[in-house]
Amino acid sequence: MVRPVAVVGPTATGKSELGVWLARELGGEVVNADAMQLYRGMDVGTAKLTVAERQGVPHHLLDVLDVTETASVAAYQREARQVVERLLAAERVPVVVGGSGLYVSALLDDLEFPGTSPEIRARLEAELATAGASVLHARLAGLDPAAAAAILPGNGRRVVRALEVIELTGRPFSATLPTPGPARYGTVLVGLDRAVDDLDQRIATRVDAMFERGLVAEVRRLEPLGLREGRTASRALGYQQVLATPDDPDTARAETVRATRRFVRRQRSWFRRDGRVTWLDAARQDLRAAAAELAVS
RNA sequence: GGCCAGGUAGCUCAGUUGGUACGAGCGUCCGCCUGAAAAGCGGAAGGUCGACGGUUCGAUCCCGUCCCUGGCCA
Repeated sequence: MVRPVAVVGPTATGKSELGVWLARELGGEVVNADAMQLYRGMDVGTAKLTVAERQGVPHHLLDVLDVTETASVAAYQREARQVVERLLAAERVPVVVGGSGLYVSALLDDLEFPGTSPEIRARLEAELATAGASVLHARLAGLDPAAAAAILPGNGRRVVRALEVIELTGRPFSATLPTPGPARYGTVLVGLDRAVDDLDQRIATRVDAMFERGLVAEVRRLEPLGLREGRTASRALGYQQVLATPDDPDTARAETVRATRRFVRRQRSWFRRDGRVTWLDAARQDLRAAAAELAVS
């Protein structure tokens, strides 16, 4: 009986490398759960493993979007579940690797995304731009008090989405995440983390390396393909900063380090509350063995 | 050595014409998160206002001395 293992946790802890090792060890394949590694051509800045580093292990849901396409959790959920189910049917261990908490949750929890409508969305977003978030929030309070109570008035993005769902489905918007039950497919969740100073150091080193390996050139290559206009791709750490100050790599690099640390904090607070995760210090010597043991336990 | 500018939150800096520092941005810590999630949103902590002395009912703000930093001159 094969079951998946998910390697989660903050960025720059070493999830990808561990994922490859686990896949080889367990006879599995990697399923990406990282929103930005979905993009074709975004390699250096997303710290995507090179083909050589993948050591022959098949990686799924990597390089599946153009930078102009908007990433979507719902689409990810459909595709990732398909991949996982196909692997399970073939008795291959799905090794889910990634730091996008909502994506992992969409794959492993019972989240249902109620659809979307570009027209409604566009209209609400236009309204958000002119009227402001609090006006929309007030309307939400009338239509769906529970959602309004859960969504802070300043959070225009979520208010818009809530109103979109209500208009589209005629039903209230679930504004709170379900408390995680047993993970789908019996997935084992392994969390990787490191001491704050250690991780800060790794982030600084890694960002430096990205710039040395040509992150700026990568952005220049992607720009004519529409990176700047890409709704999600243009926001990726590193890319966002280079786009902001194309002629000032030093500033872009410093900003990227800063933003990455902020991101790590959000990732920690996301995964921290998931009681299913067994945490491992990525710096421990027997990390691989410990992870493998969890995976087969 | 002389002249000038400056020493206020961890950092960069506002500000107070003498009466409990409205401080801001960044950083730090904490929380939220259902079709943009490497996104989006919220909360908290943190200052003997360079040191000492003087004037004053009262000084971060006035006066003096000293220390430190930067610049200019010698």
